[in-house]
Amino acid sequence: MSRLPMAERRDQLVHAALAVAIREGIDAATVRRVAAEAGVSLGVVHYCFEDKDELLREVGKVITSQNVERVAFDLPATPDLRAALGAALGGVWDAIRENRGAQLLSFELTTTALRNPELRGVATVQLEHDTEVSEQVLTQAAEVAGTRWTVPVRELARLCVAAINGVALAWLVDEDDAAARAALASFADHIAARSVPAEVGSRVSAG
Amino acid sequence: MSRLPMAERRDQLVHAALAVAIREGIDAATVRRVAAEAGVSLGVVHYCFEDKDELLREVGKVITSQNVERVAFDLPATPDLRAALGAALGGVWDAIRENRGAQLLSFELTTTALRNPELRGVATVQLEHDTEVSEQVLTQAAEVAGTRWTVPVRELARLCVAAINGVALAWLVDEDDAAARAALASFADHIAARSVPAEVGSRVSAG
DNA sequence: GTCTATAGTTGGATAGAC
DNA sequence: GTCTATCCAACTATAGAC
Repeated sequence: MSRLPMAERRDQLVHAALAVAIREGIDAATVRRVAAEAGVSLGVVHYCFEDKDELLREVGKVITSQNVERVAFDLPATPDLRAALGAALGGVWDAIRENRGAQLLSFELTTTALRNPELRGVATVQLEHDTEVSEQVLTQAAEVAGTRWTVPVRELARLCVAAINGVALAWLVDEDDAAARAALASFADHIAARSVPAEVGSRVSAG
Repeated sequence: MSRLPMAERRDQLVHAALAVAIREGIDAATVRRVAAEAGVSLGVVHYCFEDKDELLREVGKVITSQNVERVAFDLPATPDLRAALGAALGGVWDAIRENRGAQLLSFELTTTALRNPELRGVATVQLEHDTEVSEQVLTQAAEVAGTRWTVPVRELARLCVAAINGVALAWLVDEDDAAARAALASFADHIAARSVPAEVGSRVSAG
């Protein structure tokens, strides 16, 4: 249609690819279907992207950043650490629940990336990003609650990511929302138990 | 080649499909590649299976039953529940570690099944099977340790499955074995904490 | 920058000889 | 039961007109 600058055209195509992939799976996101979704011809996609893998790499970036944005840092400023974690995980869960296709696509992208060297980075970046965000949330929650973690925050962040992914995968299969929430709440307890009240004074004041 | 009865031929083809899929991913397991792997011609596969989906359904069954067999119930007969769970998870983890391709294929099968109504059952059965086995192991461990679970075993089994899947997915991406083991050990603590000594007397003997 | 047309592969499925 | 030959659909990618 209209003549757009390359950057905008790429953005449009990436979002078209994302829409198709969320709706019908990553295998359905062919160059042809993406072109059709965006309302452009096949040649345009090949003009804007080196090849299909480059397009998928961009889709991976968008999915990853959306995962991060969804957490939205609406962490309640409560001194009750368990409540704060529960609320944070609840927020994450609501986002997953309302974006089933995106969550499934996220897993599809990971497995695809693990088989395709050209896409390997997509899986790595996604995991790293998720872990990083979890770490920030955990750190922030501890600060607000006046506690400190008894094991490295990084390890706890990994636990959170694994728990969320594991619960999400099961939920995609059995659609048991109540069980998913219960599982996340249980994991939240586990994480919260790895904290103790922070020493509010200086390090040498204990006695 | 030789003229095999249908059942054996099917078995041979399913295992050929499994080999290809483990090695190169589910998308590589085309009817043609499977036929080549088994050393038969294209027509034979179509003669033995209704269509590709039926072949993949059989692959799903085999993968699922292998997951179960791998646990092997080598649960140590120790009264230390935490140690028993740690050993069980350790065993599961060794199996996953030594079968990276199979673990990845397991996830690929799940996502594929979630997009394809013809394969939907593969995902359901796999999750159900895993949960069932976890439940049996947890029950058995509690018996040996002389404890009882304070929450429904079914819920704990779901936690185990989610934890294992989440940890396995992360490991497939970052290959950090030590972190994976640490995460599983942490989750084992969490599960073990959901137990209390069983009342050895009758139900009415409590004071 | 966008389009049509087409080359070149690959895949699922079937027909029919043996 | 097994094979070869073939059909047809869909895909990635490119060439070249506009």
